[in-house]
Amino acid sequence: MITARPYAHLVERLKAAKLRPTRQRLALAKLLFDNGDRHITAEILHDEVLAAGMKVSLATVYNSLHQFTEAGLLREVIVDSGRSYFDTNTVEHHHFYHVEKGELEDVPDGALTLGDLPAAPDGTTIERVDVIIRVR
Amino acid sequence: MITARPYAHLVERLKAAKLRPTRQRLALAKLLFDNGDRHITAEILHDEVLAAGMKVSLATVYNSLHQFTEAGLLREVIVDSGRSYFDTNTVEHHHFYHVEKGELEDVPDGALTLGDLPAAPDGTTIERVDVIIRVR
DNA sequence: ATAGCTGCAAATGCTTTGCAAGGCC
DNA sequence: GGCCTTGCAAAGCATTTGCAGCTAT
Repeated sequence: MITARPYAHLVERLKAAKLRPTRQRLALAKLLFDNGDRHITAEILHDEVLAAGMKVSLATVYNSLHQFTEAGLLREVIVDSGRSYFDTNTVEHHHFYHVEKGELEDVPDGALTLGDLPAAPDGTTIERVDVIIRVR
Repeated sequence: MITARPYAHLVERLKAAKLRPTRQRLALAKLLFDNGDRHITAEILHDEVLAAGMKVSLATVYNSLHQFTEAGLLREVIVDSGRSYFDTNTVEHHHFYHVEKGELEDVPDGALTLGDLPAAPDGTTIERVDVIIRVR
């Protein structure tokens, strides 16, 4: 059924994340990781996987996106209350968010420098810093 | 019914924003603007207004928050896909987001300096820049 | 064999909307 | 009076969950 391209690296990647390389997860991983850096929503990924002729339910897309995120294979980016974006680039970096198109784009590496961070409020630790540049 | 404190400044503020100073909008404005800088969700504001003994429907809270935001009296801050926060401080500034408590806090003025911003992608203009420091 | 996955459909949580009744100027 | 607002309940969306059946190891 799925044989045109090597899945071996994806199988390895999933195994390394302690996730069984099921047909559905492989199909999603292929779309996510074999196409360069991507910023994608659950719904779009679902459309893509269906368009590719594979049957994966939307619930499984959501489950997989969260499992991949927990495993460190994806990063969730929050720019819109209402839907979640997932970024295949897991290195810390920042984003342009095109408000009208609803599209995310990476800020080129080194194009934005964050000076010293402020001290976190008492009793807290910084977990992550996101810079969102909203453009129109 | 509502007489303990002056509402005159709130009435003026709403009129200046071309919003009729109705009983509901005044009640919400009082909670929002007479208590220093606040970061609040629709649901919490609704609880507060009920606790203050006034009847305002949740739909009206949502409508009012958006009208205030459009009028520039509030700023919407997006840190959580799932709910919206509104900030009574409309000057550009940044936030700590306490992930577990679901609470927003201002980054003290001047504590974070953003260097030069990158150029916006072709054909776009920067509308707003947000820095969210997620803490735990 | 069995622990883990998937898919469906129902449930959830927040937010928006339609529309009749009410209130401000 | 006339137009703007409000409130309710229903609808809307994106997302999550429960659970029976399936599958990778």
